[in-house]
This record gives sequence, structure tokens and C-alpha cells, in this order.
Amino acid sequence: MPKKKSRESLVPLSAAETEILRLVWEKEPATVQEVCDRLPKDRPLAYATVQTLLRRLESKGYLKHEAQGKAHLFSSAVKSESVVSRTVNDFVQRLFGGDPMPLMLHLADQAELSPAEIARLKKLLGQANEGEDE
Amino acid sequence: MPKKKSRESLVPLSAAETEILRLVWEKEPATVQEVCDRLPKDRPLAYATVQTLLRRLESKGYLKHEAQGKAHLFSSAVKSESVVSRTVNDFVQRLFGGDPMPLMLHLADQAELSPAEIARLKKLLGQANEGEDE
DNA sequence: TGACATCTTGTACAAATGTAATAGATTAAA
DNA sequence: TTTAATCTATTACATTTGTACAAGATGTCA
Repeated sequence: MPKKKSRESLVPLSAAETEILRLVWEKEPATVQEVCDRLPKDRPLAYATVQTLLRRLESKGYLKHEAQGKAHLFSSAVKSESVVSRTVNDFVQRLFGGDPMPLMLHLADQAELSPAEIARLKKLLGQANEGEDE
Repeated sequence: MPKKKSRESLVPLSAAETEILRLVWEKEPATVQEVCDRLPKDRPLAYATVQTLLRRLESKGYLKHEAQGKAHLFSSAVKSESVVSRTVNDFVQRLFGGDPMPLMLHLADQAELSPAEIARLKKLLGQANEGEDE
């Protein structure tokens, strides 16, 4: 029996689609209007544009919708984790040839993490190398 | 006087362009042919295609070239670090709304890091929270 | 110095993307 | 039940992207 699920090979997300998909994830299910309301102020998009993007996300298989009155309620059709996973992998592949380390280092260095976050990360990292200390 | 350098706002990289740019970074300066030679086997591209991408990278300001005999030698026009930085930021913005933590956690969890790499990361993280341990 | 082998340049072209206007359906309100 | 407010559906359209052929320039070797 297959352990890893067969990596549905969805059509890749474009930049604008990704932004919108994330907003849906933030508040699922969501109507076009609700997504519009959550757009960052510095990134205004016409209602019709958001609508187009949602439709494309649906036709690409990332979202589905059900009707609620005359409006549509959009929600994810695939787990966000798997989308994130694939997206991050592709990204790392493209920009770093597949090696995640440079990205981790960059983030560890650039991101201004709180002590709590750092602790959390360390713990997660720790699990993999208990006791090791180069 | 400005402290941060003025973030040149280059035209963003497309996926294919990013892959090629990375190859140039790997062995700078490089001719079209050399880049072709370094293409991953599972991603064949015609010589002409690579050439087009290099040309576009140059017109977008990421690369420059000088002639060597009849060939062109391409090399970066902006530091790769800054490109990586901008690219990663945009990516985190799009997929995580700007919060790098989910990405770090994802990577820490997914990437199979060697003990040495883990140690390196921990050290880097440590600098920011010496002594802290919630 | 002529024939090859290489390179660059110009051009192409379909598909994807970003962005949106508009017309027609639907519901809620008066 | 007409009107106003919303929604969806259809269509548009300039750019960008991915991918590449072909013609002409140039350097190389016999």
C-alpha cells in the first residue's frame, strides 16, 4: 500500500493566485467580498479581479465552492499543508538547486524572531540531533 | 544619509529565469554553452532558450556580459545575496503574509539536515537568544 | 581563403498572467 | 412588485513567460 500520497501534480500557482489563496486559507470559507476586504491596503485589487483569481484557483483545483444565497463560498479543495509543501519545494529547487540550507540560514539570520520562536525552532531542530555537537 | 541601500526594485524574476540565474551564479562568468552544460538532466532546454533567458535576465538588470571572442560571458550585475533576499521576501510575503516562522518550521521539519547543519543553525539562532530557554 | 562550427540577433508564437469592465441574474428592500 | 444593491458569468486585452527556429556574423582549422 502506498505510504506517500501520490502528489496530485496540480497546475502551479501564479504569484497573484498565491496571495489570494492565502487569504482564503486565513478565513475559510470566504466569499469574494470577504477576500476583497482582507486585501492588504497597499495592494488594492478590483472586485472583479479577485473574482477572476478565485475562479482560476478553482479551475486549477485549489479551491471549490458552494452557493450561499446568490454568493459563492470558497474553500480549499486540497490541504494547505500540501500546497505549501509543494510550493516551498519548487521554490527551493529553483533558487537554491534543492538545498534548503541556504534558505534556512538566510531566514535564521534575517528574520527577527522572538526568543519564544527561537526556542521553538531549536527544539524542533533538537529532535533530530539530540546530543550531537559537531 | 541613507543607511539601507535603495532597493533597486528590479523587474521580478520568472521561474525559468530564476533557474538559469542560479546556474550562472554557480559558475561565474559563464557562456550560454556553459549554462546549457549545467542544466539538470531532467530539465533539457534548447540552446536558444537558454540564450533567450540570459538575454532577458540581462535586460532586467540581473546580468551583464562582456564579449570573449565571438561568445558572450555572462556574470551577475547585482549581488546574488540581494536578489536572494528580495526573492525570499516576496515569496514569504505571498505565501505566508510576511511571517517567516511557518517557513522556518516547515523547513526545520521537512529538510533532512545533517547534524553539522543543525549545529550550525542552532548556533546562528543562539546568537539571538543566548541564555533564553522559556 | 574557403568551409565548418559556433555564436548572436531577430523574430515567433501560443499559453499564462494580471487586471478589469460589463451585462445579466438574484435577492433584499421599499 | 419595481428598484436598488449584489453577485456571478462572460469577455477582454496588454504583458509576460516558456520555448525555440532561422539567418547572418565571426572565429577556426585545413
